[in-house]
Amino acid sequence: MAQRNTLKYIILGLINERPVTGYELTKAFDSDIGEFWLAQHSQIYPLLKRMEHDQLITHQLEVTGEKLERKRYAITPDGQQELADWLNEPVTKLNANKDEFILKLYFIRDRQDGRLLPMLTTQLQLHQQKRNHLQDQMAQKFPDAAHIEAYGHFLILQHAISREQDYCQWLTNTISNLTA
Amino acid sequence: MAQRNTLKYIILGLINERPVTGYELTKAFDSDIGEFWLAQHSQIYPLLKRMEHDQLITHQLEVTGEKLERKRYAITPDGQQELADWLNEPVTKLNANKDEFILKLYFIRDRQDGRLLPMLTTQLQLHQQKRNHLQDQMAQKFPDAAHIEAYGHFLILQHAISREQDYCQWLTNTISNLTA
DNA sequence: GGTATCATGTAAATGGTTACATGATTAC
DNA sequence: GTAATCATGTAACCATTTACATGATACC
Repeated sequence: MAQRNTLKYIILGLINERPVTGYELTKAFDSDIGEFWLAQHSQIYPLLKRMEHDQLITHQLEVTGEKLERKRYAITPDGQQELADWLNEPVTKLNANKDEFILKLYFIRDRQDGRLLPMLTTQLQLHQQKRNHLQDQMAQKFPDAAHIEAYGHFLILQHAISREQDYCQWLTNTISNLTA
Repeated sequence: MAQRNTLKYIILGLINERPVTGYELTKAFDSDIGEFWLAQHSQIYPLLKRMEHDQLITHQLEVTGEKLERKRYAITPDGQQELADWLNEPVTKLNANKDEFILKLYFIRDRQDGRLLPMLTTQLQLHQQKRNHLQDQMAQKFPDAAHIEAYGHFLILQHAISREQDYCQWLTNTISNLTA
C-alpha cells in the first residue's frame, strides 16, 4: 500500500455535480478547490482513464467545430457509492499543513536577524493578496447571503478567508512587535 | 526535474543547531516542526546517506553500551552554504494547504444534510485537542516571555496556536449557526 | 523475564511535479 | 495571421507512505 488517493474522491465529487471534461477538472484547481488541493492535467488525464477502467465513471465524446474532441465524464452508480463511502468515513486525524515560509522562520533563532523583517513583509503581501482574492470570490459567488445553494462551498470559502485574515493579523502583529 | 526536496533543508537546519542522529531527526517530526512538515524514518535515513555523499553533512559513530551504534551527523561548510541559500531565497508563492475535512465539506451542498453536524463536531474536537497541545508546548518551551532564545520557533508556535484558535472559532460559529 | 524505547536500515508501491508533445478553435 | 485558449495526452523523475526487517538497551 502507499498513499491514499484523495484526488480520486475530489474528481468523483466534481463529476457528481455535473458531467465534466478533463480540461474543466483541471480548471477547477485554479480556483475554489485549489485552495485546499492542487493537481495538474498530467495527473488528471491518466487518473480519469484508470477510474473509467474501474467503472467509477464513463465518458461520451463531444465534438466542437470540425475536429476538436473532448470527453465528457459522468459518474456511475459504483462511483456514487465510492464517493458516499468517502464522505461518510470520518476524518480522524489532521495532517501537517506544509508551509515553506514557516519552516524557514523556524530556523531564524535571533530576533535581531536581518532576514526576519523582509521575510515577514513579503509574506504579508502574499497573504493580503490571497485574502483579497478570496473576498472577491465570496462577493461574486455568494452575493445573496440569504440564498445559499452550495452550502459546503460557502463554508470553505468563509473558512479560507478567516484563515488568511488570521495569518495577516499574526504577520502584522509580529512586524510591529519587531519594529517597535 | 520533479519536486523540490524541502526535507533536505529541514534536516540541514536541524543539524546546523547541533549534531544529531537519524533517530533524533525522526523524533523532531513528532512535535515542533511536525506541525508544518512530516517525515518518516524510512525517508530520513536514505536521505542522510545521500546528503553525506553530496558532502553536505558528515557523521561520527557513537557506541552506547556494548554494541549499539548510532551515527551523529554534523553539518559541513557546503551544507551551511546550502542552508543559507535556501533561507535567503524568498518564498514567492503559497501552496495549497491540504485538508481532507474541508474537501469533504465542499461536496455537501445542502445545509440540511445530516452528515454536516457530526462532521463539524468531530472536527472541532480534533482541533481543540491540537490547540490545547500547542498551548501546553508553548507554556513548556517558552515559560519566560521576556527571554526568548529560539525566536523563530516561538513565532511559529504562536502562529500555530492562533491558526487552531481561528479554526475552532469558525467551527463553533458554523455549528451554532446550524443548530439555531 | 518482558515491555517500551533506542537505533538503523531496505523494499514496494503510489502520489505528484515538471517537461515534452501535438493539434484545433476563437478572437483580435 | 497570430496569439490566447481549448483540449488531451505521455515520459521522466522524485517525494512520500506503508510495510518488512533486525537487533540492542533500559526499566520495571
